[in-house]
Amino acid sequence: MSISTTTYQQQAYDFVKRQIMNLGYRPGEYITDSLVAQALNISRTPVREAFHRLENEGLLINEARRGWKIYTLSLEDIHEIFDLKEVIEGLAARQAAACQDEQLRQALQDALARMKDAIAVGDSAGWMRADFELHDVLFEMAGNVRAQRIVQNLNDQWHRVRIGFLAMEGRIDRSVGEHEAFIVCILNGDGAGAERAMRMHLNQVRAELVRLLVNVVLPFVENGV
Amino acid sequence: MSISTTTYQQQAYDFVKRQIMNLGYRPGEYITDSLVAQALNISRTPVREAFHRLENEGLLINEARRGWKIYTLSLEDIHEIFDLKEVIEGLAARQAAACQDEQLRQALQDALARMKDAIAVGDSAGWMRADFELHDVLFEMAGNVRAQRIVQNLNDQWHRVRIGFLAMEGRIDRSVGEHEAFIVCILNGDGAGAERAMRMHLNQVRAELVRLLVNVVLPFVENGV
DNA sequence: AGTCAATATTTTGTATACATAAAAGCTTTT
DNA sequence: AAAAGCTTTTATGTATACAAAATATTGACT
Repeated sequence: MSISTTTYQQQAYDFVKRQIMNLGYRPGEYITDSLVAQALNISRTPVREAFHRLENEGLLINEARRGWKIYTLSLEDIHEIFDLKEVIEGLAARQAAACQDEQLRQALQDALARMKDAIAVGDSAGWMRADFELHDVLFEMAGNVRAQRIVQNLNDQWHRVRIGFLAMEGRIDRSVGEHEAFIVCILNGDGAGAERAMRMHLNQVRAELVRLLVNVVLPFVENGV
Repeated sequence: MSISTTTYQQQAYDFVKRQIMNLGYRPGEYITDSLVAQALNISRTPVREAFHRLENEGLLINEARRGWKIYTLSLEDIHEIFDLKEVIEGLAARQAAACQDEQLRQALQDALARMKDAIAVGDSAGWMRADFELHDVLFEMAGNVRAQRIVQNLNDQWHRVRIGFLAMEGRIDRSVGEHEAFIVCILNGDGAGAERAMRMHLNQVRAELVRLLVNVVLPFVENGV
């Protein structure tokens, strides 16, 4: 068995996580280690190790002696997630405003510029890439790896609905102003303003997301997504 | 092989976590799945599954093809942890103030009373139990299970120094007032006040903890705890 | 004695084997 | 035809086996 740069355990983890996030595995569905192992042409052992990690991240649920279930998100979960995002990303924005690293400050501006460019040409995939990078840079400026990991995990949890969310009429266009608001504060060293702007931005996202779920998505499924 | 109520995987997880938290396994030390398996009289498979969970929680680090290392906490880690605790527990306190459940409100008061009783008789173990319960009730009132899980994990990470911390001259006595402050706000339905009091409390804890680490603990170890 | 090379040992990562429990399928009975 | 009981199958949880890589140990040589 060849030892590659990444372990099979890691490959299984990435694969299953991706499947969950892209709805390849649907909420409420049961998956088995044997099937995943078969799909990846590996044994059950590394797959099971990956399952246990994903359970710890809240993407899978292990029902004793029954199997592994894809977690189903409720509306309350969305509120929990955004309550936490609001305070944690607010903190990160405030901390980022204290960052003096010129390279990172430049990278933040660059990411914003790329977001605007992507919108100008209607490239939503490019916009999403820029958005990811912008948030990465922000957390690096804040210098808080735990906050980054936690928010990453929270985002993984609602990623399923993100695609549909971004497709909402005008959502991306509106978001530019919100992003610009906290970025300006960060670059001006205005921590309190950055925190406030970030929280407003996330509340905007939450409000529109909840509207989408309540009106469009949830009516067509049983208990959640 | 008898199937007990808890799986061997869970037993291994609990065991290793406990060892790390109580310094049975020291920061920086390497542990092997075989040794843990031997100690628990089980095979390596469930132990490895537990290791992967603990890595995800930040208590273990897997160094590729080298082994599993007990994470070493730095002073920056302590600040990261308390930055996050401050905003997340602040949020929880604010949300708890909106709770109307009379049973939970009573349970909160009871826990505070038990804390005071424990202090009166100098029972520090009893105080710690009451403290745990108080925070459990608070999160239940807040109704935010993700926040509870995250804070639980953050607390697990610095638990190693908690014992020494509580032994600090007068720390427990001072903490009563701090606890009482946010509890009164919560019971009065004053969310903003509860959040403020909680953050002040945690900043107090952080300040004293950092003082302890900088002056007493860190001078005697290499890079962290 | 000290250094380097070669061998032995340990440990990690993965595969396979197996027992038990749950689920599915098949009789048999009413 | 529906229900109850038995059998077969599947899947989970764990143990064991094995190959590759890293570490430790031995021994030769200077």
